[in-house]
Amino acid sequence: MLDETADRMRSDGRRLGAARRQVIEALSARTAPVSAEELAEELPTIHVSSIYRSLAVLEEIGVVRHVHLTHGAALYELADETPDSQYLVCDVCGRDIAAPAALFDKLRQVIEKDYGFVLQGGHFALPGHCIDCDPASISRPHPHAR
Amino acid sequence: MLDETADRMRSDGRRLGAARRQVIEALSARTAPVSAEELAEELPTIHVSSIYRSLAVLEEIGVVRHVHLTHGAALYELADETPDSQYLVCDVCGRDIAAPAALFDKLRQVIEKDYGFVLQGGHFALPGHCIDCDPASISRPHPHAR
DNA sequence: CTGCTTGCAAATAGTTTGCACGTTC
DNA sequence: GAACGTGCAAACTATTTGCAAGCAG
Repeated sequence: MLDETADRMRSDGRRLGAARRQVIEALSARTAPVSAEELAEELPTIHVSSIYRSLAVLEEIGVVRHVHLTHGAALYELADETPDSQYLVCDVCGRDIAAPAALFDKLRQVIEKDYGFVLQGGHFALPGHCIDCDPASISRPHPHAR
Repeated sequence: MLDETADRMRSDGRRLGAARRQVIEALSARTAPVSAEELAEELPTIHVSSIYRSLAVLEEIGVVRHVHLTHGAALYELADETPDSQYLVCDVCGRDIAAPAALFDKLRQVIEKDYGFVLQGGHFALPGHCIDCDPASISRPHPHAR
């Protein structure tokens, strides 16, 4: 993973410095997406701006992708993790579910046919609530409403 | 519209100051959602922080809602406008389409049945691209990818 | 040893908050 | 006139950028 990526980058005129290497390693160890801030805490010798820059190039070459689960920070993960998933996030309890993108295939076809628009799902979580969570119990405007 | 809202607020222990009134009027005159910043430019005597505060209370009482079309500023509209629409935004040309939420009814049923999750669509635009727009032509990481 | 990478500080965008003053009811 | 609303300045969160020094190839 690290090695292939390293080669990819070199043949692209790029180098593999400490920040990029450690970011890849940290992401490899994760099962759930992480924010840049969390990565920075986990990698105290790497400056957060370098984390952002590393994530940016890794995303550019397709090794990393990011998703937005809430209004807060973007969350990053290796692109090969949870391939083609669409997150659902509960406004009430905050739980997130990674649903297979295939669920949306029919909808995509309809939208493509009726609107001439090709959905590119997965990037933003879809808000909603668990059946057992009472949406009326949202005290302050819930995170997704901000 | 203004009057009913005013009554709603008074019976709620709230008052109708200049900011709230002008924000409602400005939104009434719009057909498309606006950012707080744009409202502030349109209402030079109202401070942008008051615009945010006004929008917040109006949203709390259900008069206003906001959507996220891009990674940038949130956009606000009267809650009764474009009822139950789901925006689609093209990553390439930026065009947005307001699709009827009913399009998603089937998907909602499936997700509710299979995942015990009730979709609450419409709040975030769905990214994708127009059939005629070439997604490969996105030079920099497109706005929705940030 | 060339120039891509990184650290640091500062800038940015969008939004929120504390406080004192103004206005509504 | 008491309490809520508003203006202003400052804080804040998430992220980006300029610059000089560091390190990879």
